[in-house]
Amino acid sequence: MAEHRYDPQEIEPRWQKVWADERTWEVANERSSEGRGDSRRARSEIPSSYVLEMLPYPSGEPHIGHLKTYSVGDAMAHFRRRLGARVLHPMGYDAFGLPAENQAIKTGVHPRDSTAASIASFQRQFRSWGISIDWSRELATNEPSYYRWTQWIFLELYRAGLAYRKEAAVKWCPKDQTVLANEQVDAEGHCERCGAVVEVKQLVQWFFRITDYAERLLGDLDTIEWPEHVKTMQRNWIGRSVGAEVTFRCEELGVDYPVFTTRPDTLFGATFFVMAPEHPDVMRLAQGTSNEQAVHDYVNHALNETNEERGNAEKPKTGVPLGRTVTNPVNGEQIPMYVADYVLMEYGTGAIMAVPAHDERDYSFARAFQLPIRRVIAPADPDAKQQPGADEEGLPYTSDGVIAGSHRDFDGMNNREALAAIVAWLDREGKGHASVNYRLRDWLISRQRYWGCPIPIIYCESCGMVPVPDEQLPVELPDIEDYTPKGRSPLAAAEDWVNTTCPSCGGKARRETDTMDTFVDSSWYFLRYCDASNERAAWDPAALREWMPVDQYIGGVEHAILHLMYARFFTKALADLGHLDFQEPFQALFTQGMVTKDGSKMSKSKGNVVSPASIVERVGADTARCYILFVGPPDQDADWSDDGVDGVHRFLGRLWRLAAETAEKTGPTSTTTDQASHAGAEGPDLDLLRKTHWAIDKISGDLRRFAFNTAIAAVMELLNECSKLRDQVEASTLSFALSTAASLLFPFAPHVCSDIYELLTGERVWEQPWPQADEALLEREVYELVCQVNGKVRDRVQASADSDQETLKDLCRAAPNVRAHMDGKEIVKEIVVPGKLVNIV
RNA sequence: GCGGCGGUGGCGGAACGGUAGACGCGGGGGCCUCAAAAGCCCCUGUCCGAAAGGGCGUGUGGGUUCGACUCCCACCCGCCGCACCA
Repeated sequence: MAEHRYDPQEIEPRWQKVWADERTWEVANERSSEGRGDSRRARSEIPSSYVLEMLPYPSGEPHIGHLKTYSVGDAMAHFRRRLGARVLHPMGYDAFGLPAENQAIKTGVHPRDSTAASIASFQRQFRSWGISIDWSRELATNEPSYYRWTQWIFLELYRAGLAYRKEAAVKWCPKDQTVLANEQVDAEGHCERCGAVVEVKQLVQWFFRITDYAERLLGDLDTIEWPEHVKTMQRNWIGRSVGAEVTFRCEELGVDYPVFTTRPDTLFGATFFVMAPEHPDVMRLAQGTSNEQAVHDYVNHALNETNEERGNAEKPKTGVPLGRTVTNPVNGEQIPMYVADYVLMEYGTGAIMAVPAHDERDYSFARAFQLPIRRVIAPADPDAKQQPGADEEGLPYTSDGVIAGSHRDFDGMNNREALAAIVAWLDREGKGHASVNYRLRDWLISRQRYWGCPIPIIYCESCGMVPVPDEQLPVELPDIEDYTPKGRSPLAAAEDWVNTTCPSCGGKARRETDTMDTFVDSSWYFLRYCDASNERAAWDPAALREWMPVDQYIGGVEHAILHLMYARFFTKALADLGHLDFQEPFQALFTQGMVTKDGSKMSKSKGNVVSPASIVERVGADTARCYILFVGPPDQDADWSDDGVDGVHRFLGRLWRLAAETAEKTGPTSTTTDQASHAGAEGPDLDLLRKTHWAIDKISGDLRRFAFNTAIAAVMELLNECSKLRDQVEASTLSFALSTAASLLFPFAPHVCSDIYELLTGERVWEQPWPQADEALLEREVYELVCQVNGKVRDRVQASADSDQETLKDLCRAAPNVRAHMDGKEIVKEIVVPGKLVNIV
């Protein structure tokens, strides 16, 4: 017998060439066009399916996390194809962004060139991994043919009032010299990209009005199949609070100050009023009072604090009286006004009513400043145990209870009922109304950087702000020499580019020099894939109808808030503008876990980086892909182990060798004849057939629930059975079992499985429908009956599948070890689970 | 503090309320070989026992059930998100 050696270095490029030459994974948009597969079925009857992994950010070489994402996505894409769907599975690059630009500043290589080099590396590796990509739809967000439409979308939002410019206190990274979105600043006030401490600056910036969509972004989470923890993160981020807006009037200045509160039921307990240091009226209020200087100093101090210092809830409360009072609308009381940094300008109205008896923060402020504390809610159960941290009077008391000492209309009511009654009263009196508040802020998209999509706006001396007309798009990014940030966009130095004429009056004008946040680019790329080469429009609505929404989206949890929220916002906004007819971009989401090494994140500084290229070179892409899916559930973190990789490599080698040896005996045997030829099988042949159909059934179910690890384990079991019975079964039975194993493993190890399938059957596995389990072979006529006494397994006996319950009971009672444990005791009850067990009590 | 997820052998991990530990790694033993590599075969939760067999075992404590890793209640620990959000 010839020597058979599994050689992925020979097998993998050979099949990659077939797929590239034949453009196997391309799908046309027109359903009527000719294609592969079952020609007897009309194209229009074939369901379409859109499987998409988050597009990579091309920086350097792909890392192991990319290998995992695309291994997961490719398995899903292949499985859906084999189930008969036309699958759209495209690829692109999120090619604008800070890292390429920072690299350029360091090395002098133009971001365009370093990005292109990285893209080439990604392309090479994706091919070497054998990922089934429709390359005809490839895109990169830095190409003018793409960002022309990013600019068009910006202008659509602008025209709809969803993109606007305003001066704002913004987060500024002094190192990257750019403004950041709230989402790009971590809890301690560090820049997400470079770690520098972020500063606050007043600048005129572009925003997208995502807050208009807060309610829908929240509500529509119920319509999509996403992991619960991702939905939770989005809910937290949107941060919806229900309450009321109540107006407090400062009589001395004649100004109304609305506040947002979730506890209007405690209004009668308000004993003072606090404004955020950033509140625009703070200085005006203090003006002319004896506190003017103190307020001025305090505000300056507060504004210079870092978020870290200011955000610390443990810190003692500080503040300064404003020397003014406001009127509590429910009882006409004059209460003193303060400025204090525990009140945030970004949330609510930047001012609060303080109810120290029923709010922990107000309580500690009142204690520090000797302010009155007035209880207005009594515990419903006076014996209830006190809240931790409460004083001898049980304050602050933040739970529910009974209204007391408020007003005769409300006293004695449950506070939740009183809440509604008080809001209704405020509304009637014109002093307030029910209100909902969100934590979500508008999306700041301006970046004072070079390597991004230019904002298509022109500032004219006489016409003001003028959008660039659609026919002049794209506003191309000019070539510049120096991209070093200097506090303004590097584009501002490109005088020829900046100076232009007004599209409206033809007069002198200047271009907007900020670029857009890269998250804008990636908020609509999934739409562009549907019609990637359309030069006349961002997409043809018919193309979107065919594919959108994405049926299965795959990516890391790190994008749970930013990218996924922005893409949802774009989809809703574009739908409102009549460009889309669906509300959610990603019907189902799968978030894959991280790949770690020795339990910690891979990083260059730790020197524990496993490069996909070196693994592929050593053991082949099939092994690498199978291992990464076999090591554990793909939605969980997985630790990389070279020993584990070798184990999977041995498995693929055994599978391939046994197949090659078997093919030598049988020659290629078409699968279509198999079912019939195995009809009368018995003995070991029947056992192997049964195991094969068990594997089909098991793996089909596993793939539906993304349990790739157990699916691969089942193929291993099938191979073990093949090895065990290889000399006892007909060669044709073995051939059938092995070709089925290859067919089932194909979504994970496409090259070696194509090879095996061809050796054994002469056919192409990806053109075959997914195998169907034969129900008759899943049932055994004889099985091992588990015999329990008092719920403990005591014996096992052979039972036939058609035995009735009485027979099974008799069998169990007769089992030797059961008799030993019965020991003449009385039988109280017997439970029979046919096909499984008998339990004697 | 609020919310989400998780806790099973030496390790990664399997288990529609029905044989806990599939599959793989690691470990032990054997075959093949002059030897090695590769490959193949057997054993491998733990304790008692020569064996048959038995005791104990899924973070802790209760509960439901003939039967609980699985369901319910209370708690402990770990990871993730949010958090002076009024």
